Amino acid sequence: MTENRFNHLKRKERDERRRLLLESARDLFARKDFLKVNVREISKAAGVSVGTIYNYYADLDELFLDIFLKSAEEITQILDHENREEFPSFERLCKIYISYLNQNMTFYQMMGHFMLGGELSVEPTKKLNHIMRLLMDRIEGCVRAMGIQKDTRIVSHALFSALNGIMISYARYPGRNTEEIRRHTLKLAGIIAKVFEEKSN
Amino acid sequence: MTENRFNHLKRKERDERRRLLLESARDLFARKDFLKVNVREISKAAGVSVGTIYNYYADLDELFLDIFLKSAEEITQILDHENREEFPSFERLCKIYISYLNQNMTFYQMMGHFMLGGELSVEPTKKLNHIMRLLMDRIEGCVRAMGIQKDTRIVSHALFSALNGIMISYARYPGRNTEEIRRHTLKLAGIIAKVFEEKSN
Amino acid sequence: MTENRFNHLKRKERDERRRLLLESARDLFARKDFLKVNVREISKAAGVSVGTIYNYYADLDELFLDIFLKSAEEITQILDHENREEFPSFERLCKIYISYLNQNMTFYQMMGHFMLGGELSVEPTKKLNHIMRLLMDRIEGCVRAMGIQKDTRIVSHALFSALNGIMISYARYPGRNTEEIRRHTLKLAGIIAKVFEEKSN
Amino acid sequence: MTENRFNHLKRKERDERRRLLLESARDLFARKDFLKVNVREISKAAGVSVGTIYNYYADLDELFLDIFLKSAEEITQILDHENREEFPSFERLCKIYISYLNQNMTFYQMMGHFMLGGELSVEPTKKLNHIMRLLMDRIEGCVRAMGIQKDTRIVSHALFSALNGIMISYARYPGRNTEEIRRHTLKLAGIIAKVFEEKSN
DNA sequence: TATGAATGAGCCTTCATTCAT
DNA sequence: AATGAATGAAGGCTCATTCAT
Repeated sequence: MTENRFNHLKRKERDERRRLLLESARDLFARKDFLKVNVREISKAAGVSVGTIYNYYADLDELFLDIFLKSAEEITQILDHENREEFPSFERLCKIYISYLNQNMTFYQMMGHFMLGGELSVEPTKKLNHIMRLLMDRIEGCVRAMGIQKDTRIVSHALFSALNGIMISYARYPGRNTEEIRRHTLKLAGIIAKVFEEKSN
Repeated sequence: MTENRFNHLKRKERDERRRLLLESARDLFARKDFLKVNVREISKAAGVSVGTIYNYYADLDELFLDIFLKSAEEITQILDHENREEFPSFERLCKIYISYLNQNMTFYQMMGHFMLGGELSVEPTKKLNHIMRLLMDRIEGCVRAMGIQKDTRIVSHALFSALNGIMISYARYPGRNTEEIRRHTLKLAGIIAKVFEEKSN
Repeated sequence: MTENRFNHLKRKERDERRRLLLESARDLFARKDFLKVNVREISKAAGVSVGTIYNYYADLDELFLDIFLKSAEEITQILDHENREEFPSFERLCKIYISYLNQNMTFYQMMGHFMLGGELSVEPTKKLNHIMRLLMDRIEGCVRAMGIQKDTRIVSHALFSALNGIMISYARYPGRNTEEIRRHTLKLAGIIAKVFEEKSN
Repeated sequence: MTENRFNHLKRKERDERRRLLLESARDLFARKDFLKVNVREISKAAGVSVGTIYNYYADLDELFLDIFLKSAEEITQILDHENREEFPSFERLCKIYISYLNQNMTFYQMMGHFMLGGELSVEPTKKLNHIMRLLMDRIEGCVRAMGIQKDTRIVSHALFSALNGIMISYARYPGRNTEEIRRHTLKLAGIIAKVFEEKSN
């Protein structure tokens, strides 16, 4: 019993330290392309030693995944907040999502990393699937709220895909600055929203 | 005159050798994630020495870009062939594109590489923009043929984005095999096609 | 306070390890032309891994420079020791310097490396200038002690140059063995000493 | 007989082509540090193919040596020209030599290359020794003309060494520009001249 | 003789991960 | 649990030299 409590406390502490680590890394990645960052920089940003990172994460990919999951969770929460009274329109949903992505390069960069090259093992895959399902639930909520009744899950996938595609296709369009990219991607988000809306009528 | 012809021949030979190199690399990348391949493997696959690679490409990124451009060109040609008599429907366009991507992971992997992390210099950027414009022209052709009259260019961007997004979001969905992925991505392509079609009515 | 002391200790340890690395490299260079040695050999000679070298030096040139500086310092100390009671005669100064150079090929080899081809950045250049000034101070001391009163600094430069020139001109005279070279260079040192002495009268 | 003449002609032609090669390389090295130049650049500068270089020189070091010898010969000729009526003073000799070196970095750079690291084989060594002896003869001429009667050969060596040393010690003094270096090295040359002159009185 | 594409050993450097303290 | 020095495989790239044409 005592030991359980003790363990419980220890786990809480551990989770808290892990969270701190995660947040420092996120801050760092907001300033610097995560693929060009190395462990030493991460540890320095977190104010801990390199070894400590490995006390909390088996390897860097696990940390990356955690950051990705954190972002997915964050978006989910943002959508939940929007949903409080009624589901947002596609227009609003798309703009919220694309705005978030414009401010969090890391999210779609990591999506790229895991989807295009990463090889997750079983446990991480489960976590990933779980969180993605939660996010998809919110999107599906909107889809339903928009009056679509058939194939709502797969339509949600399509909508989600389309939005991600905007970023991968135009987030770094050579020759455009951050503001121009924001505007262009939001415009595209608007179009995606509109075509999905028209379907629902 | 003579010299011109001679140079012309030499350049043709060189282009031909470059093409052979390119094709070997493409074949290799069809079997193995291009980010996990190193120069030595590429040279072995091409049956040349490491140094030879650098006789044709300044660095690996230049080779990668060339492969990407080649694929973009190939898709453009496929669409041109389709267009011969009349422009394909969205349905057909989307399925052709997604089918191609399913058979050429490298294309969207490299799109990810260049869009999410790459830093192209001026000349490569120009080549990239040029070829993408050609591809976009074909898509815009379909968009117009479908009866959309306003904002055809940006709608084309949106359609293109949406399709790319399908791959980045689901091409490696953990736990699914190649065939399942093909089916799922084609399904999503179908939905994208439909929502864009409905817009055009 | 505690942390200061701790840091102090750690820095001392680090300095000590750096010194060990330096000494192994010097030993190696005594046996083998430093330009024909590669990192792996250096690391092997030091009994550490390649990576460790880069924990202490940003690149090989930094290590080379450190070795050069170390030698300059050593000569300075030898001269200081000589100066204890009175400044050595030119004869003695020249012979000491040339003897040292005969036993430390690396010193003038590196002088050649940095002076004829190297491109030092700001910080290294400062360190180099500082140590050379210290060495020159000793030479100038002798120059003054020999009764020369005017232009002592530039005369010191001339003397220093002349001695270095002996080595670059005859240290590897083809067809002569180590002993013959030692004797010849010392003889030349004697002449340089004599002509500078005569000036001082 | 005929063949002899033919061979003779061919040899002359060959020598002429070799000379052309040599001159292009010298021009190139006047603009760019010879240690940072590669064969391709040399061949391009000469307007021939890489392979052609190897038709005239067994390896690059042979070419380098030839350039060095050429410079030594040139200096010898300059001194001969000066000597036409009477031997130049030390002052003049030293300034001529240092001026030449200031305008021909390559000469002392290559001296450094061969003396500090190079490993010449027998034949090249002979050529090197021969040309250096010719140069030394001129210097010795001056030494004698200045009234020195004993040890004239070794005094010449010492003088020669001292001058070379000026360049290796100060030719690239960090933070000084070309003109400052020219002035400083000439000043040092003046001092060397003076101390040797005083000896001769 | 001239060519220049091909060669491939060899180089320096990086960096995720480990492990003794 | 925290540390951070040590590790060493791995990687991209260079370039003098060769040799088939």
